[in-house]
Order: sequence, then C-alpha cells, then structure tokens
Amino acid sequence: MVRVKSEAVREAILASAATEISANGYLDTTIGRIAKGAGIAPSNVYVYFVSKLEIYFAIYDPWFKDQFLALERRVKRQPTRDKKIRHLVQGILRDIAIDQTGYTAALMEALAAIKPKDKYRPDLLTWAENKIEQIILKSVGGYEAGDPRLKAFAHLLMLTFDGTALRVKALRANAQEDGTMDAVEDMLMAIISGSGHSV
Amino acid sequence: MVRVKSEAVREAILASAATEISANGYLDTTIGRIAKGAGIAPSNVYVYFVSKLEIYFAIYDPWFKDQFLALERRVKRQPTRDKKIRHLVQGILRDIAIDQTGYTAALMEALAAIKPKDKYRPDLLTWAENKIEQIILKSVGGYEAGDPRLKAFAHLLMLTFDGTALRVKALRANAQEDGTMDAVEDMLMAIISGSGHSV
DNA sequence: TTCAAAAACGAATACTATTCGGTATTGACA
DNA sequence: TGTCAATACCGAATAGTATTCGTTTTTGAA
Repeated sequence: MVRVKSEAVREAILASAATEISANGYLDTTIGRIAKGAGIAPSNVYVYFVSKLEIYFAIYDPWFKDQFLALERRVKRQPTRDKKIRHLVQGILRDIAIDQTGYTAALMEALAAIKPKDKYRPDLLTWAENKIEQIILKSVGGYEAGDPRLKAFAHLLMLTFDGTALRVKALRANAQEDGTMDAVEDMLMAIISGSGHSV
Repeated sequence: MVRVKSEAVREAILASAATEISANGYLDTTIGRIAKGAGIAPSNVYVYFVSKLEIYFAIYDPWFKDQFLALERRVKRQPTRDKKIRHLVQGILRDIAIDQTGYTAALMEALAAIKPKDKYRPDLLTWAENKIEQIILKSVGGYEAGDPRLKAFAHLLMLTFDGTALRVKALRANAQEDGTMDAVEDMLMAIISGSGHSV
C-alpha cells in the first residue's frame, strides 16, 4: 500500500457534511455540496464513505450518544427522584428530539430514505433504549434490573422521541404550543415515577 | 371551457398510484410508473394533480379516516370499558400504524420528503387526535369534554403511532418481537383507564 | 530513484419530478 | 350540424440527483 487516506480529508468531509445537514437537512444536502465544502471532487467522497447515509450516521451516531451521556450526567446531578425523572423525559424530548442543530430532524429523512441495500442496523435505537434503562436503574432508582417495565418504558419514550422529531420536520413548528407537550411529558413521567416502588 | 377532465383518468391515476405505493413505498414510486399503470403519459398526471405528494395524500387521507371510523365502531361495540380501551390502543398501533397495505409506512417517507414549497398542513394529524378524544369521550367514557388529559393522551398516542410506523419502515420488522410492544400498549392503556373517574 | 497501489479527478451513467411546446379532442354555441 | 377555442394529452426537454468508471496523479516503501 503506497498511498494512504488522509485523515484531514476525512475530517473535512465530515465537517462540511455536518454544516450542510444542519442547514439543509439530509435529503437536500448533496454530495456535490459536501465535496465543495471539503475542497475535493464529489467522486472522491466515495473513497472515504460508501454512501451519503454512511456519512450521515458517522456524524449522527457520536452526536446522539454524546447527548445521551450528557443527559445521564445531568440526571444524576438532580437532587430528587422527581427532578431526575423530569430531566430524563424533557432532555430526550426537548433537547435531543427537538435539537438546535437539526441533526435529529435530518434523522427522520435519513431513516425514511433507507433502501434495503443500505442494510441499516438499528443499533442506535437499541443503544438509546438500553441507555435509558441504565439511567433509570442507576441514576433514578426505584427499579430492579430486568424489570420488564423498564424496557417497555424505554421503548415508549423512544417511540415518542421519533414522533416528536418527525413532527418538527414535517410541521417545522415545535408542535403544540398550547401546553399539550407539557402534559404529555407529565404522563410519561407519571408512568415511571408511579410504578416503581419508592426508594 | 370546452374539454373536461375525465373522472375515469383521475381514478386510474389514483388506482395505479395506490398499487405502486403499496408495493414500493412513496419514494420508490415514480410518476412514470403511476402513469404507465394508468395508461397515460407522465406529463398528463400533472393535469390532475400538482405533485406526487398530492397524489399520495389523495389516497392516504380517505384511507386513514376510514380506518379510524372503522376503529371507532369496533371500540363502541366492545362490552367493557377495558376492552374498549384495549381496542382503541391496539387498533391504532397494530392495525393502522403497522398496516398491511404499507400506506402508513409510505406516510413516513412522504412526511420526510416534504419541502417548504409543498406547504403541507398537518390536518390529518389534528383530525386523528380530535377523533381519539371523541372516541374516548363518547365510546369509552369516564372523561368530561375538555379534560386536558384527553388532548395529551391523544397526542401521546399519535406520537407513538409515528414512532411505530417509522420503525416498520426503517427496520422492516414489526419491531420488538419479545412482547415489549405489548407492555408499551399496556402502559398506554393504564394511563387512560386509570386516570379517569370510573363510570 | 523507482514504481505500483490507491487517492483524486472529470466525465459519464442512470435516475428522477416537473415543465414546456405543440397537437388533438371536445363541449358549447351558432 | 359545423365551428372554434379551451384544454386534455403527448413527447421531448430541463434540471437535478447519487453513484460509478476510466484516467491521471501522488506517495510511501523498497
């Protein structure tokens, strides 16, 4: 092997793509513009990534996990169980689903655009649901490991996450401004704070 | 006006599009194939519809409303309040979100593909949430009109609907086969059956 | 200094939704 | 019943996309 991929080029592609996706979403971000932003030819992008989808997830995956890890720390820091639960639910719905970068809105486009040949594996979703279980288990408390309600709650929360993000995308308004989202959050919080035996 | 649009052609377009969308989803359904199925030229499709998105909603809107109306009747028919609630939640998540026609999976693609110039109005989502409130109010019982918990529950249910449909699309598996979805449904049912004052 | 692997490039390729310019049809009116 | 203008309808653009291909250039090891 006599010529080696440039880490700088790879980073330039990711940086350019991140900017574009944040500004224009997934579908409207073109390989051409990513390449121009990175200072290379469009075809050269394919030396570093097999597809636009792969580029997107190379950006979204670490961002998403960082968000959850930061959330975990915030939850842990709360003084009361109620506050922990509130931070968990609101953090996921308000901060990650409705994020300022637009990465999650782009996720909806990316997921919708997936073709069978992309062989997408929902690792991120699994990871997130496991992380939610973990946060409740270790930082919120009140549940035993393996409690099936934990897995169900985590799934419900992530389904709600998807719906929230999708609506940001399609309605370009943070949905109901009338306090309905607050009430939805309350319902979700009630599920997890009520059901567990108290600490 | 001397020549009139043919109702037969309009129907042929819709029928062809419905078949295509059911088989290939929204993004992979092309105007060319819709036209071929309808026996007309692609450009002629635009005499009847302004865009592919409009064609899609001309199909999805009535289908979706029919599903909800049929669900409403089924719920009403149940003998006990618990069974009514169960049918409501499962009908939405199992029958409409994970439908056999693939129309709802296509909805996720259509929503994701929406551009600002499409000026999409989320009437359907609003309609569905109102209908859910109505069903609970009139067919399930236990709540007063205007109870804010109704609106919140309807919203939560539809967010879950979105998430479920999105996963069908992206994972092409009805998600968790391990009973987690059952537990999620139970959680949703508990919210609405527990909170209302009993009848 | 050489040289082959492979990065990088520009030009295809194969698609797409939608538009445009002309042609053919047809419903109202004479 | 014949005329004619509005417009359905058609085929050929247009503009835009992700990705691939053939070639040129670079570069790291020998």
